[in-house]
Parts: sequence; structure tokens; C-alpha cells
Amino acid sequence: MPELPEVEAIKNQLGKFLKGHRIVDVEIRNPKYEIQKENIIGAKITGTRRFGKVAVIDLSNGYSLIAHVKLTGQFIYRGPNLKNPQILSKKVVGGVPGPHTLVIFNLNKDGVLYYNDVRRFGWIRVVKTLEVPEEPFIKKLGPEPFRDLTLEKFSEILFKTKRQIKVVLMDQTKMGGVGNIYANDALYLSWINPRWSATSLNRSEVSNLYKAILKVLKAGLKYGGASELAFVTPDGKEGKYQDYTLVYGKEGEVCKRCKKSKITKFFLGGRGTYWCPNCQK
DNA sequence: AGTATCCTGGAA
DNA sequence: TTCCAGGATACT
Repeated sequence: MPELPEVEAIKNQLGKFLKGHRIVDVEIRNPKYEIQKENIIGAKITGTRRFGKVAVIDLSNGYSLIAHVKLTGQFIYRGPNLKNPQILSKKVVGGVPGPHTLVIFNLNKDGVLYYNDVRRFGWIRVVKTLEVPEEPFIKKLGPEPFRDLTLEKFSEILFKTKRQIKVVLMDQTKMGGVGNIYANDALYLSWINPRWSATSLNRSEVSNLYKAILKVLKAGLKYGGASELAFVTPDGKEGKYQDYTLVYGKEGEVCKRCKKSKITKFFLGGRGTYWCPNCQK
């Protein structure tokens, strides 16, 4: 669920809250989350970035923290840069610190950054800032929407593969940042059947899909991400996009666009896929 | 191309 | 009690 808009929201808040803080101690509560804390203790946070679904926290000593929260990872900040103490969403299971708190970054000036992850699929790595683009996962990422994914590049990518279009959209090596929720919505918005082979799309379908991807991602950004599952921003609040999805999660509802058929769910590439059998022929 | 795997909480 | 959620990878 944390896709481009969700990770962008995480990155933006981390940037706002952590800037100027210094890491004074790192408490690792789960062996799976062993990181080289000696390389980050004492460093100041200088800024944050995002590559696809990966958040990057840059430090003053030439190192960076990079994190992929996967499905249930959550960064929660508590400290002086958070005005009006926010009520923690109940999606932060067990609270902070709690049974699912895996790493605690203690900051100066009474700040704390918690990493919670119920299912422990997410990861955190420490790498040299200069080597961030070379980090294996980041290096493999394809161009991403709003940056270098032009319509030309997008159509080149689709032209080259016979795989089903939805699978291609979600393939991070083809383009970075699109996941299941926004892939479903973009395909619906562009009247495209998720099962169609990517090469089978004509020029106007490719162009419509391209615009649709940008449009649904923008909506996701506007509503602060989708908190269908476990997503919360570092202030502990939920996003709102789950209330504005076009087709995702709407199984059984009559399609609002054609009013002819019901939204149907099936599995494609192992993922829940929602579509209108009438609109997306 | 499809399926198991990593995990757990929460819904059915 | 069983199933399901969706990111990424490994394997068939």
C-alpha cells in the first residue's frame, strides 16, 4: 500500500520533523533490523529524499539511512517539531514504543523517531550518501512519474513487453512508485483492461494511461496517501485516499461511470485486481 | 505466467 | 478457525 504518494508523504514529514535533529542513540529491538549504528550516531539529519517507494534520510557525516516500509512499516516521530501533539492512529498497533517497535532513533532536543512494522517486511539500511544511487534496490528502479517518466519513455516500456499491463505498471524496474491501488485506479480511469498485454495498447490508450497514472498519483498526493492497511504519516495520522479510490476496493458496487455492471475482483499476478467488465473491455 | 515466501492483525 | 491484505523476490 505505501506507494509513491504514501512514501512522498512520509519523506515530506520526516524532512520537516527531523531537520536539525541529531541522532544520539539507536536502539535495535529486533535482530532483523541490525544496522551499523556507529555510522549514524552523532550525525545530524540534513534532508530527506524519495526514490520510488524508498525513503532516504541524509545525514551530515556522509551517510544516509534508506528505508522501504513495504506493507506495514511506519515511521513515527515524537518531539518538539510536532506542534499540537497528534493523537496516534490506531493503525499504529501497540503504540510507540510498543511490541512492534523494531528500531528507536533517539534524537537530541527530546526527539524520537520510531520504526514500527507489524509484519516486518520492511527494511532499513545504512549506506554512504554518495552510494545511495548504487544501492542495489534503488539502482534497479525504473524512471518514475513526475520525474523522468516521459510519455515517450512510457510507450517504449510498454511496447517492449507482452506481459499484462497491470503487472508492468507495478514492476518497479519498469517504473518506480506505482503499486496495486494506483495501478487499479489508473487502468479504470483510462478504460483499460488490466489483463491486456502491454504491447497491445495503441497510441491513444498509452497516452490515456500515462495521463491517468499521473492523475491518480496526484490525487493520492492531495489526500495524503491511502490508509487502507497500515499507512500513517510520521505525525501518526492517516491518509484519506482510501475514501476517494475510483475502483480499488469497490467489489460488488455498480460502476459509477457506465452504471451497467458491477465492479469485479479477481487475482492477477497474485494481487487483488478490481475492474469494470463493461468499461474496461 | 503463476505461486510460495516473508509475517501478523483483523475480518469473515 | 480460516482467510486475506499487498511489496518484492525466489522458484517452478
